[in-house]
Amino acid sequence: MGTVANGKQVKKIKSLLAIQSEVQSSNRIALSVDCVIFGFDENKLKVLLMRSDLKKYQSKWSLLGDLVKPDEDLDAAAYRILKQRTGLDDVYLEQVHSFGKINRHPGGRVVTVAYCSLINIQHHKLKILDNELHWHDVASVKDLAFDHKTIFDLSLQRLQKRVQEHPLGFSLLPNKFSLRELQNLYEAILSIKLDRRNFRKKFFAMNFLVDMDEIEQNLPHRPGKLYKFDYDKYEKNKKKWSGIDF
Amino acid sequence: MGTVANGKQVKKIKSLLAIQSEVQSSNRIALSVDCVIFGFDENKLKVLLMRSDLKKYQSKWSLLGDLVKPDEDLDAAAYRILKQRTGLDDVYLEQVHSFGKINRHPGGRVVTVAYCSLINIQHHKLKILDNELHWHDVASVKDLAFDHKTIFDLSLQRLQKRVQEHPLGFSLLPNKFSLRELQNLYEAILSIKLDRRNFRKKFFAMNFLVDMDEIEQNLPHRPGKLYKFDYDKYEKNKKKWSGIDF
DNA sequence: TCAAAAGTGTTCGTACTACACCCATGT
DNA sequence: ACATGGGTGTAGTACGAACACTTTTGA
Repeated sequence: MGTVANGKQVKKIKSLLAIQSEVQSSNRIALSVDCVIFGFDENKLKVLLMRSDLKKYQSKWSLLGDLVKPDEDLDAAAYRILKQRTGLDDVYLEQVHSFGKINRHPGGRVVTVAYCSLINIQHHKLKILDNELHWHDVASVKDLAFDHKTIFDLSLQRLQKRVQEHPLGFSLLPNKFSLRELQNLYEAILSIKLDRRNFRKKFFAMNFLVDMDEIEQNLPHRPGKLYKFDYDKYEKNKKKWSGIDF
Repeated sequence: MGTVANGKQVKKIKSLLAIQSEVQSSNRIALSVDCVIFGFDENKLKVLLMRSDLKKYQSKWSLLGDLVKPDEDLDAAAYRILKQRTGLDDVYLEQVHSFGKINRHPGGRVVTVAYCSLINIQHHKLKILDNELHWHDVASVKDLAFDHKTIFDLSLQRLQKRVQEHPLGFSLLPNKFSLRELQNLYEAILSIKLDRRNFRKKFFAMNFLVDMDEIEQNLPHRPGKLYKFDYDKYEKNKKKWSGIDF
């Protein structure tokens, strides 16, 4: 095999070039990431919103988003946005869905990938407060910019489902938490009331809570015991088969 | 308000122009859709694959995909690809996940949105057979082109989960099916064995199966009764709250 | 001693599991 | 008659739902 390309190589190269030209053609689209960032405070589920970048164009609240750079991984873009906008790092982050309606963005065609993030508001105080960035009650969210309400609704719905099947919720709590806090969290996320005794039984039966031998402080009533979630134990023992049920 | 823009309007326009120029800048990325198309035949779960468009470049099997056009809805692109490649229409289609690793495509940066489709192989005979398009046993799928194996694995995993919680599976069966066929389907998708009696009890208890008063034909043994799934009834009666369990 | 929330058990009904026999059909 | 898979019932168990009283703490 010398320096002169043989027939097969030429075909390979031609094929590759064809693909490259197709990819590099005008067939390209602006791609963004939008983060739905949930927090939990005052026994309410919160979401982090800012004023739209198009503030003067439509002065509505919007999710935290930005365009994905051509040399940037999708997940990396989500992390970057979170970091840039909030100063936060090392948080739960998960892709939810991509939204690609043609006219969803007034600036032109932009397809966006939605990510859902869960943050412990106590531990992660916001470090950047541009664009009136702050926490909103989930219940009071109406009418966001662009199609962000749709994105938010789907993300919340997804969270409600996921939190029942996976131990995500703990990302929203301090490392050590009381069972009451845990129950308040579930009640806030799911918008339901749960029986306290059955809730406790449920979680103790799972056997993934570790008693920290500490109790709550500075309460005007009997303090509860504090627990942490044992992720290692969960990973080893989690259910594989849940059963057909719809 | 006359024809001369006032200060606010000028700001609005400037802001909009800034956004548009950002969107139209070099910050754009090729976007594709890849379809993982499942079928069910000979009591095996199948997936529809073709030879990679980069056949000469890497002669591997690949999912059915194409670039999304700048003026095309994401979902519409998925439908188009399905229709173009197979001639099929009117099938179950659902977005699964987006994949955005920088080097996932040899032709340059391409972010892809994966869709999962379920097809009744009997009713929908393939009309187009370019690129060696045909059905492969899911169990025998190895080593696809690009990152298609990753996409396929996630899609299968998602299908396994979804089929336990939602009545998707029926899209893979004829309109009228026997309980044996239904059980075979679940066993194939989930790669497990199920108890026949408990399986029947389960589905009858749901009360979403309608007895068609017909039986299977041309069998060398006692034929089973045929049923169809009552989607309307399901929509009215489906479970809302499944419970915390992980 | 009072207020407020923590902590704890039992009963009941439902739903899943495991398991074995008779029945209808075609050969 | 026989081979093949269709169709059914029961007993045991586990889990979730409903429900009320005693205990601890700080004020």
